[in-house]
Amino acid sequence: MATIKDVAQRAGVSPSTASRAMHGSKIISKPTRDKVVKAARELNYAPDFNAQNLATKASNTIGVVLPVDHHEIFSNPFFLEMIRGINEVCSKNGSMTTLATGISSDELVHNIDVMIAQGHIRNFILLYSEKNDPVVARLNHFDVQYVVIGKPYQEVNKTSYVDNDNIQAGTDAAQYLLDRGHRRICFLYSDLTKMVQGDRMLGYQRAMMQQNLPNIMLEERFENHAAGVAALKTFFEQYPDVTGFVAVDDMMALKLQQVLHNDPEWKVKQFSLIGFNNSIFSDLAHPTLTSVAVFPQRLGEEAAKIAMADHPTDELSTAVIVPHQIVKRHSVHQIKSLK
Amino acid sequence: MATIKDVAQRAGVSPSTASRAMHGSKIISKPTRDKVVKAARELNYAPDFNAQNLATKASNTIGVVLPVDHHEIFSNPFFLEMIRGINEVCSKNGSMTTLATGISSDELVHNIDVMIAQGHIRNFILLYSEKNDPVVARLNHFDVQYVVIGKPYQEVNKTSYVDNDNIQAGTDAAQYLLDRGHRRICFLYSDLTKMVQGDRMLGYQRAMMQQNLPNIMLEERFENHAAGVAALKTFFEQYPDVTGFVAVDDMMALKLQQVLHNDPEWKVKQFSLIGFNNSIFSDLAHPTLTSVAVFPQRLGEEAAKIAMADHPTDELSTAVIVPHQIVKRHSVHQIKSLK
DNA sequence: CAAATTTATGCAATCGCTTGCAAAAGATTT
DNA sequence: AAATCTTTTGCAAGCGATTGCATAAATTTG
Repeated sequence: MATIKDVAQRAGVSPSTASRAMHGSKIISKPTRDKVVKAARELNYAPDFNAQNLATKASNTIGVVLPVDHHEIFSNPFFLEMIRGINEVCSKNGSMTTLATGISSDELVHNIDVMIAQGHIRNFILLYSEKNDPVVARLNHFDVQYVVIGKPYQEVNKTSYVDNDNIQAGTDAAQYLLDRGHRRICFLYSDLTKMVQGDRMLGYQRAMMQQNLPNIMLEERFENHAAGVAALKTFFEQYPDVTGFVAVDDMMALKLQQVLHNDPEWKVKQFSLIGFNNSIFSDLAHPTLTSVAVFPQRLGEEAAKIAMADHPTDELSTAVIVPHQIVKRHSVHQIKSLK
Repeated sequence: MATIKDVAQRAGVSPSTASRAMHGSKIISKPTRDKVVKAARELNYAPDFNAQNLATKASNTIGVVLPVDHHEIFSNPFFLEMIRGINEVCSKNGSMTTLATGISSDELVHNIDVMIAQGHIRNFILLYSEKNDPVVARLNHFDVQYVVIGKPYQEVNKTSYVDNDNIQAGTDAAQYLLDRGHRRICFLYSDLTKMVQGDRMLGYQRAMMQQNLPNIMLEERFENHAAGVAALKTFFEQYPDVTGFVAVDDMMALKLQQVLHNDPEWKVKQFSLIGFNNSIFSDLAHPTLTSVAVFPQRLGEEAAKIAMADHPTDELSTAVIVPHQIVKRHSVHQIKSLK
C-alpha cells in the first residue's frame, strides 16, 4: 500500500509538497504538481482514510439512521432505494456511508452515541421522521448536524429535510379521479398519526372541497379478510354511490382491491383505485394499480447533497421538495359522462 | 470530545497506561485499571475511531455490497433485513458497516476499488451471489476477505458463505403438500439461472421422486395478466389434475393466485399454494399464503459473525446454513382422502 | 537489610497525513 | 548588481491512539 512518502520520493519532492499537490493546491507549481500526480497514479496511491481524517479532524462519513420499528420497514419497501440514492452521491463525493440500526430505541440511541463519541461521522441522515424521536434529541444534544427524510415533527424551521409535497400529491390523486368523472370518492387510510397519511388526506380534502364535494373517509387496517369485508359492508351502506378510492399507499390499495375482487357483487362495480408510492405492489395487482410515484432514490440523493454541504449550526436550514408523478396503470376507469 | 490523554490525566496516569487499562491488559494492576475505567466513563470517552485504526493498522469496518440490479432489489424485499442483521452483530462488536452500491457494475467495482485502496475495510459481505461476478474477481485480486450470502457460483470450497438449504426447503414445501393429500403438484418458477430457483426445484423433484410422482414444471413470469391466463390455460390442458403449486417465491405465488382467482372456473377449484420467503406478500394475499420462511436477518447475522472472525487467507472457509421453517397460513387445503 | 526478581508504569516512537511557518528559489524593481 | 517582493518548497509539529523498551515500585529472596 503506497503512502504519501512513497509518492513524494518517486516524484522527488517532500511529503508536504506531495500532499498539497494531490489536493490541487495552487501554490504548487504546475510541473511539480504534474510530477506528483503522475507518481501517485503509477503507485496506485489513495490517501489512507484514517490518517487523513485524523489529521484533518474532519470526518467524511455520513451516518444513515434506520427506524427502529420493523413494521415500518416492511411497509416502506423503498428504504433501500433511499439508501442507494444517498450512497450514490456520497461515493461520488468521496464520502462513505455507515448505518445505524437498533432493535430497540435504546439500542439505536446507544449506537448513535458511540458513533458520535468515536468522532468520525460528519453528520446524519434519518430515513424517517417521528414524533418525539429520542434520536433527534440526542443529535441536538451533541449538536450534531442531521437531515431527515420526511417532514420534521418539531423545529420544522430549524431542521433540514427533504420530502415530497404530500398534500399536493393527495390533491393530485383525488383530482385524477375527479377528472375522470368520479364524484363520490373515498379516502382510505390506516393511521393518521403518521404525517404522510395526514398530509395526503389534507390534499384529498382540498381537491374535494374545491369541487364542493363531500369528504368521505374510511379508516381500516385490513388486519384480516373478514374484518375488511365487514368494514366495507358497513361503509357501502352509508356511502352506496362511491365509485373511487384514494388509498393512502399501494399496500392499502392492494388490500382493498383483494376484498373488492373477492366479492362478486362488488367486483362487477369496477371501482377505481389510486395508490401512492408506485411500489412493487402496484404492478402486482390486477388490474395493475395507478399510483403516485414519489422517487425514494431521489429523496436519498437530495438528503445526501444537503448532508455533504456542511452548514455551520447557525445557518438556516434547507428543505428540498422532491416532485411526485402519477403513474397511470389500469385501476382507474372513466365514468360515463353523467350530468 | 475526550481523548485518552484526558482520561489519563483524570486518572492520574500516563496515556499508555490508560490505553492498556482500557484494553483490559492484565499487566495493569486492578486498582489503576479501575481508576482509568472510571475516569473514562465519567468523561464519556470512546477511542477515536481514526486514530485507533491508524495506530493499530487494523481496520474495523465491514463493507456491505449490494447488487447492481435494481430489479433484484425490489423483488427481494429482505435485503434490508439482512443489513439489519449484519449491523446488529457488528455494532455489538464495535465494528461499523459501510455500504458499497453502484448503478452499474463498473461503478460498483470502482467504488470497491476505492474502499480497498483507502485501506480501512476489514472485509466484505456480498448480499448476493452471482455468476462471474466482477466484484468477486476484484476482491480475489486484492486478496481481500469476503463472505457471500447465498451459494457461491465458483470456488465453493474456498469462499465463506451463509445460505439456506434451498434444496431441502424445496423438498419440505413439496412434502407439505404431499402430506395433505396432493398428488399432482406443479413447481412454478421464472428463472432457472438463479441458483435459488434451481435448488428449490431440485428439492421439489426429490420429494416427488420419492413418492414416484411425476415432476410437473411451469415456467412463467406473469409479465401481464393476459400472458398469465394464457400460460395457465395451456398448462391446465396438459395437466388437468394438478391440485397444488409450489411457487419459487411469494411474489410468484401471489401473481399465480391473482390469475387463478380472477377466473371463475379456476377459482372454485381452490388450488393449494405454497411460496417461499415469508415475505410481506404472503400476508397480503387472500387467502393468506403459506410460505417457507428463510430468516434474512439471521442470514445477515451469521455472515457478520464470519466476517468478524478474520481468517487468515490460507485457512479453510466457513459455510453456515440457516434453517428454514414453514409458516402455515390459509392457502393450502387438505385433499379429501383419495386412494 | 541489601540484592535479585517480579510487577506496574511511563517515555517516546510510530501509524500516514496535513499545515503553519520559515527558508530557498525565482522574478522584479531600482 | 543589489535589494525587494513573489512564488515554491521543505521542516517539523501535530492529530489521537498503540506498543516496545526502559525505568520505577513492590515483592521476594539470600
